[in-house]
Amino acid sequence: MKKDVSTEQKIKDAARKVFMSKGFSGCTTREIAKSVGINVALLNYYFRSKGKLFELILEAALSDLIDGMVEVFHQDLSMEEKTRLIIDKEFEFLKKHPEFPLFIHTGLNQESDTEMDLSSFLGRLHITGIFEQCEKAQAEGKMRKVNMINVTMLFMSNCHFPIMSKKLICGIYQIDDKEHNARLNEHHEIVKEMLINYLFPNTNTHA
Amino acid sequence: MKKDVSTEQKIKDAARKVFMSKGFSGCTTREIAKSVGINVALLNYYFRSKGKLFELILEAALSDLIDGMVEVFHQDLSMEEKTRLIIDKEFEFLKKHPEFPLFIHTGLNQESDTEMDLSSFLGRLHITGIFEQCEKAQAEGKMRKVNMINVTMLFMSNCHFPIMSKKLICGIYQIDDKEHNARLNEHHEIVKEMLINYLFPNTNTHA
DNA sequence: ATCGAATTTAAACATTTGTTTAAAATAAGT
DNA sequence: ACTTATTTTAAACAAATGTTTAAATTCGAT
Repeated sequence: MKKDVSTEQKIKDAARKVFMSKGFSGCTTREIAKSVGINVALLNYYFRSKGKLFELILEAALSDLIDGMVEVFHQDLSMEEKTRLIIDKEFEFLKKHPEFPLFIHTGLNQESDTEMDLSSFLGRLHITGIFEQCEKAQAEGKMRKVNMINVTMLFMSNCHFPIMSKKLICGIYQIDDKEHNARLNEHHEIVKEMLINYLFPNTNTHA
Repeated sequence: MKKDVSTEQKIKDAARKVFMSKGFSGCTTREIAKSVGINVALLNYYFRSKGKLFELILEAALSDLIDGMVEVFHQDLSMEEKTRLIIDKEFEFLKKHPEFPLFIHTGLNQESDTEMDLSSFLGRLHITGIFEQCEKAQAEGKMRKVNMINVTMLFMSNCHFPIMSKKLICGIYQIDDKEHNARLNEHHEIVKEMLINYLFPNTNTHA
């Protein structure tokens, strides 16, 4: 009944790769099937349709995103330490998966019929206790009083955007991959210092 | 020879709207044609193909992006004042055109055959003298010594990303448009203060 | 070995899609 | 008015696309 790597999983892997690089409407079911080495009909045998398969991949990607944050939030660290760690982890992950951010946002915007339900993710964040920890740090004056949503915006903007804007930046400034990577590494350090200094203005014992 | 509003322009306007909301491969030529109220063949009569039309729209959008920056850079203001102004202008523009950032980045990534040439934009930035002004301010110790590309990353990340991540943020935190708008307005102020404090650490006479 | 269910394939289906062709309608120049 | 070029349309084309059907193959259980 089970192969060493199930066909179902092989399809998911291939679909993830293709969807990530070309988007939902930018690729065909045959393209995915060919990259697995199987027939098109098998896609619809395991998953019901292209759209259903896409939804699955997108949900998994979003889940990975939340997992990354939850993993850090669960640890026994201060807010400042968690902030540092999450920035580092995110840059490390995104350098390996640069198509990730753009895929998520275009994916969420192309959900034609049924809006995807993301409500389950909030619960997973809540049980880490990060919201209480944040409020506590703010009440104690250790952290600037900024809404958690705004903290998320700050952190995501500065981690995700530089990755997804590679073509734009390289195009405008006429730089190659190597130079862009150097700028990215510098951005990593800049963002860490800037965000820490902004969110934790008292304890800024810089690096 | 000329109508009150030329058909060519009407097609461009419609194409811009459709491409922006659905992306290149997410829409059809017939959809664009119908939204103008004309025949499909007329699209290829004025523009040679769907791809050529898309390239035109994308280039125009990029041009608008650069124009916005150039307009500020040309003014007789200090680096700090220009930074403030550019952040304000960008937020104002993006609130009116929220699909803009995502369109540009997905657009640049779907350029299948010929990579789009963006080299002309660099010249338009150079002639404003912004690079020299930046170097001067940095040499005088008025501005933190950060590469201009990194400055661009900082500014763009914090202006563009919050707009394009609306669905993700609203989905995860289960908030509606109104609350998201409130968070966006707060982000606007946060970013201005944070970036100014970081880039101009001495003169931070906060607002 | 045989039966039956699960897996995989080849082929076909009905639409859709980008593009082209050839003719019709409109406008301009003389 | 007549001729010519420009603009617009209806129709057609060939290729692509998501999905389905029915048959073939594989595989475990009896």
